Amino acid sequence: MNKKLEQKQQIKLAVDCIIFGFNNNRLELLLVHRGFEPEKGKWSLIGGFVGNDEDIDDAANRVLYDLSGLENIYMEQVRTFGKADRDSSGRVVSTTYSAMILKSEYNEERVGKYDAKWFPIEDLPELIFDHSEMVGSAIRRLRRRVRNFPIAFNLLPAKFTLPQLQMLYEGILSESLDKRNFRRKVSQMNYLVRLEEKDMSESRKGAYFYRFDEELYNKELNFNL
Amino acid sequence: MNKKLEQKQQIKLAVDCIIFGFNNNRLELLLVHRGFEPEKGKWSLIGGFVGNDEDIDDAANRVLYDLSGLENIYMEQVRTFGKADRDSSGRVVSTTYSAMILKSEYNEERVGKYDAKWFPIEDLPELIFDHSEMVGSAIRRLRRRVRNFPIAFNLLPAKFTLPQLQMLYEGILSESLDKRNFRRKVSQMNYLVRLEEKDMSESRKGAYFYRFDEELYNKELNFNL
DNA sequence: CCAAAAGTGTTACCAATACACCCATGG
DNA sequence: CCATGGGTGTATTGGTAACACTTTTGG
Repeated sequence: MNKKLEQKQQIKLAVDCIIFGFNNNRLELLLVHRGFEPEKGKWSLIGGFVGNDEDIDDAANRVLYDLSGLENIYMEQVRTFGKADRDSSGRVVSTTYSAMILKSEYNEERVGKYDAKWFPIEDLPELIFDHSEMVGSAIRRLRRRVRNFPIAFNLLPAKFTLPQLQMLYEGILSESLDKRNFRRKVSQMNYLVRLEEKDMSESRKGAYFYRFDEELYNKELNFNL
Repeated sequence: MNKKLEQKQQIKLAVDCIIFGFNNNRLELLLVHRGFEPEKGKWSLIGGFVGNDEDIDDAANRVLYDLSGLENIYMEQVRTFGKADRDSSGRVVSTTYSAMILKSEYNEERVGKYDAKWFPIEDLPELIFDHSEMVGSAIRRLRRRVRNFPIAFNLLPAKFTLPQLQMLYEGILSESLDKRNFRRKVSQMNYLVRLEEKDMSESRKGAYFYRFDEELYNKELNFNL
């Protein structure tokens, strides 16, 4: 690594969060309305600058907490965007994180303050800067990873039904899946535990609730849907 | 994004390059010997700070060029390391890039100036800071991607033989592959074109040279080994 | 003629796909 | 009793993995 900089480096480092939610049986993103120039009036990812003594992962968690009031949310780094002219307000390099939250659990009041709104991923508004590209990377990454890692459960409550889970996967992958094949795979995962209780709210017959057992999963570390 | 910083942000942004090569039938990394404190005497990835008006991708290419004299080298961003205490000399966030180069083509003189040396990935020296973790991510990423994208050809000369290609894959994946299964897959890829010429240097019988035809590949965009 | 590496096909198994009917219940 | 969504099994196909001998030629 070069010891000396020719001139003092003047680059600001930010994080931006791509926040996924599964609402009304659709995969959605939480975006904030930008109330200041440049690009005032457009929508954007929620972001913030990294503190001097703050891990960048912590910065992403803080930004998410400020917006939603939620802590200990599952987040993954996606990638870093660093074109010199990506932000028209100055030189800012931004590392993106994707997060998955439950609409039912966040703090409506905080979200309201930020003028934030959910948008289905199929129907996003115009975003500032390179945020559309960021969203694209995050969605592609999610689609890749969701088949091999049990991360999608972060978008469902602790107890969920198989019809719900299937709709979630269909929403994420944006394709329809065969019910019987889907359920066969699920039934091979011993860490997806069927409860005695049924969800009677969606049908007359009722659908069994399941839960994801992390302990059991950690013994196999093997997931495929 | 927050408009104002509570106090001026004092974070330096760097790039570090994980440079892969395939030498002596082994997958190797090019590392530089650190001649200054802290961590003097250990080995490290080659890195450098990002210029104020420089895309981070360009910074990675510049750093690689400074070391090797090579331009237009295939590079991919891996991920960004941003723990507050990762670099004991101050707050530095580093984005890592992986590159693949041919030992035969680089500029020995430049490399010598940097006190750089190749190490087989199975036998790396102690690295400074979190560079071992960076190397780990880059190798895992390479192993994942090499099966689905034709990127390994960057580690071979334009003309290569199938025994060479197979040894490369075995070196990258660190497992041995079945020759006939490997060759069946290769023969399904029409963009791997067999030349008339044979390489007589490795055997009496001689092995046909092949080349990777990028144009043809771009029509299929489908790769699997 | 032999050592050393290059080249070649078939079978067995597992995973993914396609597909249609019965079940339970509230109204 | 019927409309609605929940739940179940089988046959086919395609891809992956395992496996051993023949070919070429310089020395």
